Parts: sequence; C-alpha cells; structure tokens
Amino acid sequence: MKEHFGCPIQATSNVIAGKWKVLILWHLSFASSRFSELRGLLPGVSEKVLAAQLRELEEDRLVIRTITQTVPPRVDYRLSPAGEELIPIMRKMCEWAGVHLGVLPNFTQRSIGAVGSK
Amino acid sequence: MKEHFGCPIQATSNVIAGKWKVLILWHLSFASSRFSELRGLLPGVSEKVLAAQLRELEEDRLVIRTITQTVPPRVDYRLSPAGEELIPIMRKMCEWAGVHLGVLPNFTQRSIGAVGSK
DNA sequence: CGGCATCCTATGCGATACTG
DNA sequence: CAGTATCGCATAGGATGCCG
Repeated sequence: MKEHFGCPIQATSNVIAGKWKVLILWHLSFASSRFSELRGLLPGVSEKVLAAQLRELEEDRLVIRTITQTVPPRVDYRLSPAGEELIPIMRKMCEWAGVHLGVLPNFTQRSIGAVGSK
Repeated sequence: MKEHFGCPIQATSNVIAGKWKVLILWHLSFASSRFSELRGLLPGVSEKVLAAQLRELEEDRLVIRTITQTVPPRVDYRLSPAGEELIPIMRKMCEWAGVHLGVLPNFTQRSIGAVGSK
C-alpha cells in the first residue's frame, strides 16, 4: 500500500500510479479476466510486475481476486465497487489528455489486443 | 516530460504523478504564488525537488512561469487553462478518496497537514 | 496456470552546498 | 530570491528461473 500523505488527491493518485494499473482497471471495467488474459492484454509486462500490481490493487480494494482451486488453478480478477467508481474519473482524465496532451482517447481500443466486450 | 505510453489515462496520471505536483496544482488553484511561497506551503520539500517539479509542470503546460527581472528576482507561478481544467478532476479524486480510502476531503485546508497513512 | 525468489538497473527523491 | 550542482539512498520495475 502506498503512502497517502494525508492528502486525498495524492491518495487517489497513488493507488493508480503503478505503471500498469490504469490499464488493468480499464480492461477489468469491460470484463473480469484471468491472470493470463491480463498478461496477454498488457504486452511487455513481466509476470512478477503484473502480480505485484494486482496485489497492490487488491490491497487498495480496487480489484477482487477470486481463486478457484482446480488443476490447473484458476484466478479471476474483477473490479470492486470502489474500482468501478474510479472509471468515470479515468474517463475524465482520458478526455483531458485528448484535449491538452494531444493523446487521443480511444475507448474502442481495448488496448493493443482487443477482446470482445460484454 | 513523462512517457505517455500512448494511453491517455496514463498520460494524465503521469503528469500529476510527482510527489508534490497535486499539492502544487491545488495551491495554485487558489492563488498564483512565488517560489518561496510554494516552498512555505509545502513543508518538507527541498528546493531542488520543488524546482524540478515546477519545471516538469511547466513542460507539461499545466503551470505558467512568469519571471520579473528585478533585484531580487521575482518568479510567479500560476495555473494554465489546461491546469485549471484539471482541478475538477482532482476534486473528484478527492471525493473518491474520502469515500473509499477514508481520507477526508479538505477543501478549506489550504495547507494540508501531513498525516501519514500506512 | 499463476505465481514467488533473486538479481539488476533506472530514477525519483532528499540533504547539503553553492550562485547570479 | 530563486534557483543549480553534487552526492547518496530507496524503490519501482525488468529479466530470468523455479515451483505447487
């Protein structure tokens, strides 16, 4: 868990500050995913880092981890209510970047590898 | 300037990700300030780091730096239009933190007393 | 399949000293 | 007053290998 400094804006900024976290949250806003699915959606992430980011998101109560004890094991990640309420804010950030940073919002681009949405 | 990864949400997240940046933006949303005023508003920041954060905010076009060549020199920082449009988003982040992280929003608290959390 | 353990590098940040 | 220059540490993140 990150330090919050007593400032709520920093607190929110910190929980999404990891390199892959907003992408993870964004993908999970369309559909819950397994570990390997997320890895496929995030080209370039290592397993160690992906696991770490997911652990921190879980600690911060943004995502919920569901383990199914089978062989092979199955682990599903999905947004918590808190995580879902973050999505509208991320959408605002997306729009702001489009206007002020020249980075175009791309809601259809489920990222580099598009997957069917629900 | 930070890397944007081609993702607009990350782009926005990155420009406010510095340790002191949201506090700087927050203070400047109330009044433009001189370098020494900001230093006084941010207890614990070193001059080097404050200067660096301000330089990055300037590069990202969130703040505008106005130099008055007098003796002693005077430098004023204020929000750009882009910076001002970020404030409503930061307010949303503030409210979200209050609900989901238990970090209370404090809009009147112009100098935010640091209370570490975890 | 979904992870840890280990090693490594890059860099953000802090402390201090100096300067135009 | 408003910065730079230098040093040093802590940590995030990447590469690789092993495991239940």
